Amino acid sequence: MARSALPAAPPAEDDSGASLVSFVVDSIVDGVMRGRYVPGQRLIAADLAEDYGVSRAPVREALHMLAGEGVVELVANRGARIRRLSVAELVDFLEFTEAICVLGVRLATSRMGQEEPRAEVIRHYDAVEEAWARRHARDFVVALYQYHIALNRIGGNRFLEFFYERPYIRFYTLLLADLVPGFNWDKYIDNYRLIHATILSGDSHTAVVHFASHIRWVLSNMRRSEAPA
Amino acid sequence: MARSALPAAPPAEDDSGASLVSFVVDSIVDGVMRGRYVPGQRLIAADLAEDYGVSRAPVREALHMLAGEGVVELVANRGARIRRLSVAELVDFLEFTEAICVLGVRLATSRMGQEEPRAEVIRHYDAVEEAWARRHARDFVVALYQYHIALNRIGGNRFLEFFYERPYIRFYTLLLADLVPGFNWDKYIDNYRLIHATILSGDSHTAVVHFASHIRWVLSNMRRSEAPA
DNA sequence: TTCGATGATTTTGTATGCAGGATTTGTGGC
DNA sequence: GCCACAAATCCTGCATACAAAATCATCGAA
Repeated sequence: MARSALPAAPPAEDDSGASLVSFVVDSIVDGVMRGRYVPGQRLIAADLAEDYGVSRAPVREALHMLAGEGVVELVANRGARIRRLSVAELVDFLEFTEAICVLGVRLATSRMGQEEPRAEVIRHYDAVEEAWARRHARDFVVALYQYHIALNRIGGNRFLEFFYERPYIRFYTLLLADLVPGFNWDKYIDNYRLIHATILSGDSHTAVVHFASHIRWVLSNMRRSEAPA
Repeated sequence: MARSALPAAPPAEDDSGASLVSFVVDSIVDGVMRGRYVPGQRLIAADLAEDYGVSRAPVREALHMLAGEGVVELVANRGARIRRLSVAELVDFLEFTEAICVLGVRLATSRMGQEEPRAEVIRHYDAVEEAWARRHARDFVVALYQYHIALNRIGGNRFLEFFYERPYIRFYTLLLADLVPGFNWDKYIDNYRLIHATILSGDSHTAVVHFASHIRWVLSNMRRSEAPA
């Protein structure tokens, strides 16, 4: 599958109102998402400051914010690097998100009787299929992420929505995409077709069962691939 | 129930190795936990800097880290305040943590055959009963929090452990304690006695059912108390 | 009195300087 | 050639300076 890697956005001209810190945070997150910054990569404040045309102060504040988010790890007197996760940690993360997404799936499914939520879910799912048709791994994972975002928003639990949109969730989700090279993606999308259909049917219980079953299948594949690596 | 409110720790003398940023972060989190800083309270960088005997730079970095954690909210050109959550948001949060803790309960219960995990769970539960006996709301909630921390650690999912120890989880959990004044705490502890016994029995499924049932009871009480407020 | 304008004060946001701990580079011994 | 060690460099962490924005206080008019 293909992979995009564009340069980050320009240093911004006159977006007064937004602070430099948030600009730098967004830029770094964007860089991570685009693969410009990879896990374990060291982030040198002075370099970032020059790259983004700001001083080191807002860069340091941005790095601390991202450290709070869990995207960056800070070591005393050794600065910042993009957080690196082992396969084992990603397995744990996936097991964790299963619990989260199950809640989202359950809440959203119970609202499929209403017109607008239903249309929104369908719209987001179409984007998943579209990315799948293009065989673009990153876009596919991002579209699936957006699909779950939509489910969570529709579900109506604000904390769930807040949590799932945090950068480190996006980041870890993306890392999952780069994992398990020989993965059976055909079965993956088939699972989601079933899940999506069940969600639309409004049957919360079955939707959760299908979703949990899918995650368990992914987990078993990841655990298998863990041993050789 | 009683409530503690001690001043924060002294500005530290020679704890070289730990950065001032982490000192300030810990101090603020500690202040939140002790009730020195309350939700909505404005945090003025210069004041904090003076209080803790440091300059504004590490304070600002600490505030950004806490903003990333979700303990503090930053508004452009208006600085930082302790994040304030509505009852509705706390309801959502509790519904969310149910999903998380269910995972922890399930994983930990399946390890109750082993000696050390079992002893640790019992030890942490004893602390819960001890705080209950003292009728100290905050200590009680903190002990319950520590109990769940132990369950999560024993469960073996590192991400779950990592997540549940984040300051904002501690913070929101504490906010729950201040909620619902006329709460039926007797039923609350009774529920936990049952949950704890079931966890020790090693029956994952029943433990999860009891725990979920407890949370649903809490949620229904919170939702009821929501209307008048 | 109440409202709004205006200036003083506070506070934030950013840049910069510098000491000290890492890291790298260079050098000599084995 | 390879490792130990020392010097040079780099980088971080913290303090400080200053401009711009927000807040507050004062005052005058409706």
